[in-house]
Amino acid sequence: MSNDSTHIGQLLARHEIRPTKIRKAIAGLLFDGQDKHVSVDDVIALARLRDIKTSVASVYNTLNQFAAAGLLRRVTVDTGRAFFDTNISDHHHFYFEDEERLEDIPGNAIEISGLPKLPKGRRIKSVDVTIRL
Amino acid sequence: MSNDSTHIGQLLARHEIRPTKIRKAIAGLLFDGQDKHVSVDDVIALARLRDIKTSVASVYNTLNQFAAAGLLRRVTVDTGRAFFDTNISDHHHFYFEDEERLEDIPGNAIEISGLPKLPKGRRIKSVDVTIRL
DNA sequence: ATAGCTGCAAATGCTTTGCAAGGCC
DNA sequence: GGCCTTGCAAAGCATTTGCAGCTAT
Repeated sequence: MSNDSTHIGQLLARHEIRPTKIRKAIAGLLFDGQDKHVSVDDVIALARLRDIKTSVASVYNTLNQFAAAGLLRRVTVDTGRAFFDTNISDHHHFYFEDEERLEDIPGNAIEISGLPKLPKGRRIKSVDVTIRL
Repeated sequence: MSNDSTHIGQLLARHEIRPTKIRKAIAGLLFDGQDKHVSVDDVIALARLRDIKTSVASVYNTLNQFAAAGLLRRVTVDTGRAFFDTNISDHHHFYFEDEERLEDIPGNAIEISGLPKLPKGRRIKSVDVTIRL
């Protein structure tokens, strides 16, 4: 059994991200065992709640790095703001337009069949399904 | 058989949009029988090619009105820029990330099954599938 | 005359970038 | 010491808004 900070350290190490203070702090906010969909502002607010001093730029830097490293998944539902999903397994989303909020679609409920032939020399990077409500 | 401008006039009328000069001009650019995925800049460029004098604000206004009226479908694949699809029938998209370009997935190739139960009191506004390449 | 439309410029919101100061091995 | 990181402020984009002048009825 490992405690939180060990767990976070290993997580960053596994993805070859240097475990700096801010990165560990933000990773600690995000990877607490609960799946989350956060915007940059959400992270700033969370950080403030826990008295983590940081800056807008650093939050952007960190989230972008985490996403590039595959630790977070960037979810695009709207121009204007980006969401980051702490659940990186293959799954899809409900998007509540009036609340500008994402929610995972439970389990592997959705099946997609009849994927078309791809244009030559292309391969699928991802299949994103968003159900707008 | 109706000529182009009649056709455009009827299209706007059917969607209860006042057929002003600019709106007819932009509708003429978009609804020429070819399905298109355009950004605001694309429309401005198209307009310039045909010597249609207009402004950024009017293009935004017009595209937003068309989308609100159901004449265009707004497609979100990326934060940063919006695309408008002239094909409003039920269909899905390939997104070529390196070219920032959309393409319709032919026919009704894709089938989605196992749609999950919706949260209480909600109904589906749309189901958007994007295959990123 | 009146109501609505257009287009300029300014404002807004999110995100990125430049860079100086600071922290860590 | 040297390299990476941090955070401030400024810059960068896409989009929206305020508003004065124009247009068409």
